[in-house]
Amino acid sequence: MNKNKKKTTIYDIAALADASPSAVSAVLNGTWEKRRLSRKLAARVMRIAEEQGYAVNVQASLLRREKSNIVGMIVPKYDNRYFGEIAEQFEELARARGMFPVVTCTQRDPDLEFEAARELISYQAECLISTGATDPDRISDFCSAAGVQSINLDLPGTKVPSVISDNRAGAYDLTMLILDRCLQDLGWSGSLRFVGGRLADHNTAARLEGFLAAHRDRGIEVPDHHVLAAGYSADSAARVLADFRPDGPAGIFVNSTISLEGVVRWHRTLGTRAAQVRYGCFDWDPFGSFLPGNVGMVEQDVSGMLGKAFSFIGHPETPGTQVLVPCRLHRFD
Amino acid sequence: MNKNKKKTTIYDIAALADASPSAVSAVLNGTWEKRRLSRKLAARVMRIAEEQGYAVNVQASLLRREKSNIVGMIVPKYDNRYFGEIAEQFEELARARGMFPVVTCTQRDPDLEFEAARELISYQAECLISTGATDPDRISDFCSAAGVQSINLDLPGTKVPSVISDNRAGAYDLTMLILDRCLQDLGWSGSLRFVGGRLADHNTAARLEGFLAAHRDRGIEVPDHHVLAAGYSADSAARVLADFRPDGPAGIFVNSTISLEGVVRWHRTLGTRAAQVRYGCFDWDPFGSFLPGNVGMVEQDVSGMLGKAFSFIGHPETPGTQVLVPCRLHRFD
DNA sequence: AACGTTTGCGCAATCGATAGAGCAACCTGT
DNA sequence: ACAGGTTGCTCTATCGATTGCGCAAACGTT
Repeated sequence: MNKNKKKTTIYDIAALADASPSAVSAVLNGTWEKRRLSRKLAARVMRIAEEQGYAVNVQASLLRREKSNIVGMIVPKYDNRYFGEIAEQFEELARARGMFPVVTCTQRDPDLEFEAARELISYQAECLISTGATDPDRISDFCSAAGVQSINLDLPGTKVPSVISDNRAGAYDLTMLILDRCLQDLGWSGSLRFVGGRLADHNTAARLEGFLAAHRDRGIEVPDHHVLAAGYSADSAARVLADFRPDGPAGIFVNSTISLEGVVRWHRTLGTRAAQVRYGCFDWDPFGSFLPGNVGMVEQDVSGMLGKAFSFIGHPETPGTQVLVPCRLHRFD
Repeated sequence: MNKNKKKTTIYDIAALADASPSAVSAVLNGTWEKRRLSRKLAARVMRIAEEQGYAVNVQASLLRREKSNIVGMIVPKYDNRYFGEIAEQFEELARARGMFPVVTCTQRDPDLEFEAARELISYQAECLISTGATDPDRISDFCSAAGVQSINLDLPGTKVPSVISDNRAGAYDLTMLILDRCLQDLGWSGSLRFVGGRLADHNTAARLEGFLAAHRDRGIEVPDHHVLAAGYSADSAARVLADFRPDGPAGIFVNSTISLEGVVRWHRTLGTRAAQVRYGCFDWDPFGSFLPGNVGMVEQDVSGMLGKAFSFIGHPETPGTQVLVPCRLHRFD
């Protein structure tokens, strides 16, 4: 209770319990029955450990052991529901499997991503899940050099298994929904605008594919200037729309909740013209359904993706495997 | 590059570099100049380490060292901006100070909180920041028994320093804003309703105090049935409002963004009567400003709080210290 | 040439927990 | 009473990195 400087070790407890350190170790890690220690000794040791506020030194324990049970995850940001949910569920799933989850946030900075991966490996993580990494292959290379399994989530790599949303299908469905609602609510049919993201990103590219395919299937041509993927930030979304003042019906496909902020900001500046605009967003936020003009959002299946990812742990798959997890479309109004 | 099973250790590198393990260790942890190793040896070792994809074994390193530089944090959830920002900034600040941040999410479960604290201590965390812990004192007790510093964030405890928002002042200001807007927009003055949270919680209690004080200063009496703190969830907020169908002006103080969801849901069911309702929310969300009827939100000063918390690290303060950090009021429209 | 100093590096103990191997004491059956 | 088995525990090497100490070679000085 009253140790002030050093922490209690099994040696301290051994002295107090009049037993050997190895006995204490066996009691405290639960192998004492296997090692045929008496229930009496075990009880005594456990009582003393409790009294002394003992906590095992994982450093020492892991050094000796073979398995660490640590699973690492890197996420870019905690600033939206999607990554927040990923982190939270990751921890839950890991614990449920008796593993120790360590999540670290890398601010979308490629170097920080790499450093974080190295740190997690230094901590003997047995598996590393890279979420939304800007350069997943660099991380997988390092992991495989260190003999650590790695898995990509949300963004695909080429070297290790990747679990990602079916962005194309989700975008296709969302585009169809917006087109439908434009027709239904506004009696109008025409090419939507695609706002937000970067075309170089895999996810944006896949979503644009779905967007274009839906238009094609409806026999609508998409003019080049309707693809406005100049970045993810709210500001850049607001900027690309700034001089678009529709004098008739219009529809917008928004590529992320961050961009959605910018779109809604723009939308509010339209005054009465706003009623002639319909939009939908790829990504989900609980406040989305309250935004006027928003006809639907695509929610990525976080549990589904993580479940898949966890199923890979300990079962190395063929390098390039790509698992697509379907999204869920929320329709509003 | 091609180790398949075991990880490279300083012994492997020592063999390859024709040097001793201690030399390799010194080179790789940067103390080689202090130990007067030649630049040539250092370069050779570093090259080989690079080639082999070496990553230090933190377990072994920390076991031998005195300081771990690990700072732990427990947060209840990642499901809103507030905790997400806390986690993110915590990591940033820790890294900026050369520490290794480990954040873990405890689902508002008191037992999980305690287990997580024990785990972090097992990992030799030098300091533990408990955010929004349901039972902070239990954690501080365990930490002090283990000789680990602990600090409370967001919710105060009695045993260790606590850094919390000035909930009372923030709520006072927000209440004043809503009252003002009711008068200004609706020409109405009267008692607002307080929706969401639990009165037993410190934060809710402090906010209710501010809420009541503002009414008192305006000479408005608050009837008991206007305090509707039946929980944080969106559903419970919607439920307590379900049979409130205002036939005149009304104002609502919402106690969290989670409750806000319920309030907005209710608000939309009002149809044309909705125009007669004004509300404001303690807590911030970027979509808040787009919600019709929302006159303002209180943003807690995450950087300020974390800055304070970090300033305590390594400088044990008088046990009960409570630091109040002012909030920022966002006004909409 | 003899001696002190600097340079460059290795030896070996150590951190705390774990696990294989081993050793007394006790029990059981004959 | 003694072989063979069981019970209950301890001894000791080990995991990988760190660090105080020490030692030999090279260098400088007079």
